[in-house]
Amino acid sequence: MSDLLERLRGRGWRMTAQRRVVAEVLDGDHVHLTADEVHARAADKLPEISRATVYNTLGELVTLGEVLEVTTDRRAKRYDPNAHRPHHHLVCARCGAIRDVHPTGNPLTSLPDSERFGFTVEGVEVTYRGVCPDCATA
Amino acid sequence: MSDLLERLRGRGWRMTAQRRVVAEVLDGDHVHLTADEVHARAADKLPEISRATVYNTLGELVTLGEVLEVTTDRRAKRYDPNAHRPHHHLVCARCGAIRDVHPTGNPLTSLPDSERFGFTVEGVEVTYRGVCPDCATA
DNA sequence: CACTTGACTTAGACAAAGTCTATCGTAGGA
DNA sequence: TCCTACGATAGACTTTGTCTAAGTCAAGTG
Repeated sequence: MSDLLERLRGRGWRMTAQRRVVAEVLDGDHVHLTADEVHARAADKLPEISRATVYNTLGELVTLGEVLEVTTDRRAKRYDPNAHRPHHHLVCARCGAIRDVHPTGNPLTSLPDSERFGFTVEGVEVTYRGVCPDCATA
Repeated sequence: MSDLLERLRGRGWRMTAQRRVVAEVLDGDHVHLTADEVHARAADKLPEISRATVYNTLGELVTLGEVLEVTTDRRAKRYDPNAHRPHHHLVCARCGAIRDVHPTGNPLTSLPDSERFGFTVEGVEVTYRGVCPDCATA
């Protein structure tokens, strides 16, 4: 993750304790935290950090393409640091757990021109829904 | 849409003016209204209708499988009456316009067992993102 | 057709998630 | 070391949706 901090510095980011902490929280695979969860974890390390700063920093990371926003329901958006490896999501309908998955094929090619209605199609999100093993046995 | 009203009556729905109006508003292809838009249009025909009733009725229609919820961002959920014809969505990143689309192939079969992590996969949503013709020229 | 009853509706309070604003603080260059 | 513009802060505000208590009415019953 320190390479993330390096990249950000290279892009002219002013490095602050708050931004460093937010970036550290968003480290690892299969991380899909809400803004509030990011705030809570960041506050463990830096108690004075404000919600607005967390929202601002997450927004900047998304704009820079370092983090993806994931919206699986009308609850809070989640933030996925795994932005440089294309992937989709598998969501548990009961507990909301999220896994990164890598389907075969490219869904972009399965949308024929006749179904594009003149849109310039730039991306695609695929969300598989199901029940996770924990919820299935419970 | 009157067949929808018939189906609902057949399922034991008590028929009220409010429910009829909500069902009428959700008629047609490429209809993707937010709850507030449904409420506004319903209120044109029935001014006293309350927001809670619109939310309740939409929730019931979703539970009955007559209408789909579509979540494309952290803004309001949208309601899609085209529930009986499987389809996916093409969303304009600028203005938020939504079109129903029908890609080729079945994305469910492109998720190998090794990528299912023990989940029972029940469904899949595909959201294509791009820029619509109107926004491209503007 | 009038009565009854529980399902339905209502207004408005409440809650969750996110945005905005005015002010204060500080990273990093001179 | 000092300055200053960029960043952080608290908290008010907005949007979207849920809940509750009380009133209303659709439709079955006699």
